[in-house]
Amino acid sequence: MGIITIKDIAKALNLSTSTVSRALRGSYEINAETKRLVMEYAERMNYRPNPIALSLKENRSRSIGVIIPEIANNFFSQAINGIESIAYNRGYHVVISQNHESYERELVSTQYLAQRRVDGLLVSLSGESNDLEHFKELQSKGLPIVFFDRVPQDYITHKVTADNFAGAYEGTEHLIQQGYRRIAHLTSPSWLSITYERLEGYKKALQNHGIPIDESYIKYCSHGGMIAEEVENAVLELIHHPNRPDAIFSAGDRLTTSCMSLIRKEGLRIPDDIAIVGFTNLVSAHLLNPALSAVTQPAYEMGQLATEFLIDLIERPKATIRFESKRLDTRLVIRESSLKSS
Amino acid sequence: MGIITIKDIAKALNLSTSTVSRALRGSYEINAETKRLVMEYAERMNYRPNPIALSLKENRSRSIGVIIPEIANNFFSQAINGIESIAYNRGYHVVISQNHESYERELVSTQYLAQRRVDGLLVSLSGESNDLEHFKELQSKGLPIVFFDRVPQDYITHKVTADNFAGAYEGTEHLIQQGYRRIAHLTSPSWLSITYERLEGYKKALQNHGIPIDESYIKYCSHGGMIAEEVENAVLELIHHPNRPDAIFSAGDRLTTSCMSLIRKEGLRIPDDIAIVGFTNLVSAHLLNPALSAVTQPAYEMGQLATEFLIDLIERPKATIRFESKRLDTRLVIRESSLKSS
DNA sequence: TTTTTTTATGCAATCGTTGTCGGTAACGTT
DNA sequence: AACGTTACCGACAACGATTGCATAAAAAAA
Repeated sequence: MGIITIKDIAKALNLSTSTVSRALRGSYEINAETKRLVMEYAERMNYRPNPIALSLKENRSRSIGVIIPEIANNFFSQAINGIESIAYNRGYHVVISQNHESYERELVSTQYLAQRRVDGLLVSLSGESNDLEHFKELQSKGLPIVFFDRVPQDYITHKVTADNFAGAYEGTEHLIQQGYRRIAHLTSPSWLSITYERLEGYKKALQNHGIPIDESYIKYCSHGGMIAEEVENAVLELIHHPNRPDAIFSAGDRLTTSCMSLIRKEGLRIPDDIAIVGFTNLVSAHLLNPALSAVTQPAYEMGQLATEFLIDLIERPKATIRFESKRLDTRLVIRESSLKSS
Repeated sequence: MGIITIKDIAKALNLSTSTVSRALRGSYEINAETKRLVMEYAERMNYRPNPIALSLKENRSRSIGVIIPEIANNFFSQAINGIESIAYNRGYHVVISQNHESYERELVSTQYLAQRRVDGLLVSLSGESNDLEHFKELQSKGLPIVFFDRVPQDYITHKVTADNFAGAYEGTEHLIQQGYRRIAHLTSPSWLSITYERLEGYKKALQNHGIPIDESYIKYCSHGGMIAEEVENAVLELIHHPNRPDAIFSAGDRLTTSCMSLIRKEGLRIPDDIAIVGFTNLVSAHLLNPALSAVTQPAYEMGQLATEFLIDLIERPKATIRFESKRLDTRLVIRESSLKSS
């Protein structure tokens, strides 16, 4: 006997579907005995309400969509765990959709999730997104959206980020304090919030220590390291720079690992020839050769917080809300890759 | 001006919904002029059929569910990319669900995906699953299931795995050839197929080289490394073994990285005190300290193949099928962690 | 002109569930 | 005896889309 519906129960018990429906949700206007009968039968037949029918009827799905650039990235996979931890507790399912830093795929995923009537969206922008119309339109139609990590500037909603400025400042200052002076910055596409904020932190640290900013030390990788060639070119340009940097402050898992690979491939030593601090959540940072100094984000907590924001938005749509932009502290873990060999 | 339905189009154009529906799918019995009108209007209003209504009507969703233990694992995230590459090309969406090695969560995810009418399931078993009734029942109701990586033995369907036996044999033999004799094996829960097959490969290699098998060298971690304590205990037992192993052949990303951490934390050197070969797809294996020798699986291809099997099953349900068990070759990459310092 | 055929369209049922409305029976109240 | 309450339950429509069947109008054949 395949999947059982409310209709089957009604037929079997000689009741109407409405009665069965009400009995199942314990409505007060159903006789206790009838309720018992229905409940028992439903239990016995392992009845489960059809979520698709409910979605159609109620125009919602009790699930939230997550739109991120890449699953295979420690920051995002940790964030997903945070998201799920809250979502499941509050009765929501989580649908994950990665776009590999492609605007086109971000667009398609967004449409798809909206069509499947997710009740809300958690978004970290792709490396190619500067147009946000697709989000704006959905939001204006009443779909709650919360951004995290890579957030748009001119967009009114809840946002959850790490304190990228402070994190970058701290990472850069650490390099300066170690005695490095020619510090390069390898980073994500220039139009992303994380890029800008980290860049500002980096610059401010240099400034405050009287080190001039050399624009040729700043390299953007417009696909966040997804395109190997791009990172390779950027790193090689730094390595073969007429005034080779003695340290690199790099952003992102992929960027940082690629950068390390290339430096080693070119026969240079870390940190002796070039030191590295990564803005990354790599779990194996301490196992790398050399152990990687890293500014890490509280990814799990960011996911949790963003999800709480989102679910509040979903469940109290009328509440007059002051949208918040939460900024969580990063943490600098110093390891070998940034130590001055004296 | 929210989301537009077929009804809105019908009303606007003074037609019936049936006509609109047929016009949109280009039915031959609709007047060319009417068709044009409908198409144009739909285009202009950016009409998209409601997938939920379709799912309800057709009892399918044009999506496939993926049930895996952990997203934050290089093997699985690579496999997901392979899965998506095929699925999207063939018009299916992919819904990912991780269970963190918990049987309970695997069960819930499975039920959820089935209720949401995924057209098929791609499964890699959780570390806790030995009961497979939930899969069997769904399959008997006509839901196609294809297993990959961690496959059940007594289950008739397509299966896609790496050649775990050969991979483990090769990895172990490599250690032997390097001169290691006291080779331990740190592995996943004993009842998983991958565990058994790799264990057999490991044993066979030892046997063929006349090395006795010491059961106390074989450590199972029943949660695949997800519970730190468990791995810690296992590795410590090996390290403090009266006859300490001089090499460890370890399975899985988490297991391998934890193992390396612990060895180092205990003040031992790799490979001088203990050599390591990991059965893992860690992308940063070459960056570790020391660079990790690894048996890697063709994760992307495994995902692709499994998906092709599944979609064939979905789209040709009646075809008398001989279920296949495909076994793909692994690849041993030798790096520093397993080299004998002579 | 009448009959048949073709063409183009609408009606109604269906998927599973719930909300609205309405109905019946039993009982209490005057 | 007449009416109002209350408790319980069912019919129907709706959500959005598809589809078998019916049918009107137009075209073709008689």
